[in-house]
Amino acid sequence: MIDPKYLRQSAAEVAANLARRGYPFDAEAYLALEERRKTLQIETEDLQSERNSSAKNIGKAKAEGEDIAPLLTAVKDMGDRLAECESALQEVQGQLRDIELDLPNLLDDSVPDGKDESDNAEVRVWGEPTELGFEPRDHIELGENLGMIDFEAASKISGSRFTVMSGPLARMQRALIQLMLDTHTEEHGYEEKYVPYLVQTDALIGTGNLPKFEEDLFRTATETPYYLIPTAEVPVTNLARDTIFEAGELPKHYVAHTPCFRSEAGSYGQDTRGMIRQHQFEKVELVHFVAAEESMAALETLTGHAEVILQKLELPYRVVALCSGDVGFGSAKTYDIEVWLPGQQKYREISSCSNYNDFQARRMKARRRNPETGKPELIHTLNGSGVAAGRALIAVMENYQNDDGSIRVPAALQPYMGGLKVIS
RNA sequence: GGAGAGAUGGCUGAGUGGUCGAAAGCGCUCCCCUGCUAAGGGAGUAAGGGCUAAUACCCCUUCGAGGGUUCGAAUCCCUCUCUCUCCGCCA
Repeated sequence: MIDPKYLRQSAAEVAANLARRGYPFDAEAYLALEERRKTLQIETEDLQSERNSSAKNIGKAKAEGEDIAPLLTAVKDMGDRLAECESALQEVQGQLRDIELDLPNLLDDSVPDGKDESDNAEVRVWGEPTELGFEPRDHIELGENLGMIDFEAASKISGSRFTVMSGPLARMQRALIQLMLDTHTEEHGYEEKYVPYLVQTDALIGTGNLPKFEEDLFRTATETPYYLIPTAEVPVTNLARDTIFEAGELPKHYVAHTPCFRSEAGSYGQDTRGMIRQHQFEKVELVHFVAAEESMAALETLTGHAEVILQKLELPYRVVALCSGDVGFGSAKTYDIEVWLPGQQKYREISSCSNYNDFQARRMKARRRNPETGKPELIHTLNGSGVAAGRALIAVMENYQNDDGSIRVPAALQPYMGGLKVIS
């Protein structure tokens, strides 16, 4: 959520910023509604104040044994007027809130302009696209030939966009997760979290997934709905909800491994083959809670932590800064890490690292006490995949494949696989 | 699933219709006192919102959540949620 105060004071600037995303913000309509809110709120609070003082007077008169009947008739119709004002105010505030919850975050100035993915700016490249010396197979062919990926079995059980993996390949995904968790906790100082995979509405409003993106989520049919998490970001970031961190408690660095569930509505026809885009996938997620002035530096740090995983796996990748048209709803700035996939001869997203600044914090009421002023202020939240395990598995398979269809186990993973060197 | 108890400020805990945003204690901050320490004395110490140039006044809201009764609700009524204890069940 954008600061409503800033919104009403600088609606034109907000509109200009959001226009970079291609988001049309009707500043005039908003300001008109805001003007109405102001009038109603002042009127309502005046009436409340009046009610409070007359109630107090009645109490006082009664205590002194005076006749309170005339006082009661004087305030008789006030209740109705107040109720009217209150409900009108509530209505307008609800409308404003609906608009505010729908607005994406303001973009950081450093975000490059652009329309879509093709305008993203390459920031750095690590390694070189793998030269195999033979015609590369993609992970589907590799997995099926090894008999360790079974899309048919998955579809029999659950339909499309699911995978069944077997034996050493299943183990390799687990090994990747272990490597990531161990690296982030032992080398990067993160605290590991185990969190719920089902969350309620408020948590998703806090991170910005609701109310706008309900169709992306799986929801249970229970009386109070639960949602399957689309990313660990949702439960982990919500750890900060309704809290005030004391001086010295920040920054917080959390890492969590969870499965992620996405309906992939609207992505029909994209990556339909293989396990690039699944309804269910495994991911290790990094989350930072920091003071406002530290978040831009934290974004660099967090991205670097994710990169270390690919470096350990010796997988070629590049980092791109998402352009204004491609940055996600709640993010002020995002780096994507893209890993080289020989099967596609392309870099593909394997991690997305974002600075949400105070966007989620405002929705969640996540604050810190500023040691200088003693006052609570909103923290900044960041998150990034460190990294997506399913896609990391694909990357290992395709980059470490041999001509005979076997797959070498990266050195960094061998300790997690009982010393296994080749999957065949 | 059954039975019972409870939810108040950073914490403990009082408060059953009126000057209660809330006693008291603890904690914390500042000041005084003491050669230092300990002890002691004094003052302060919730969050959100509105108005505003203002983090100054002033005003509003909030005692688990949502409704209701009332001129007035932490206090009375209804619904819900959560926590704890005991029993049952269970990985």
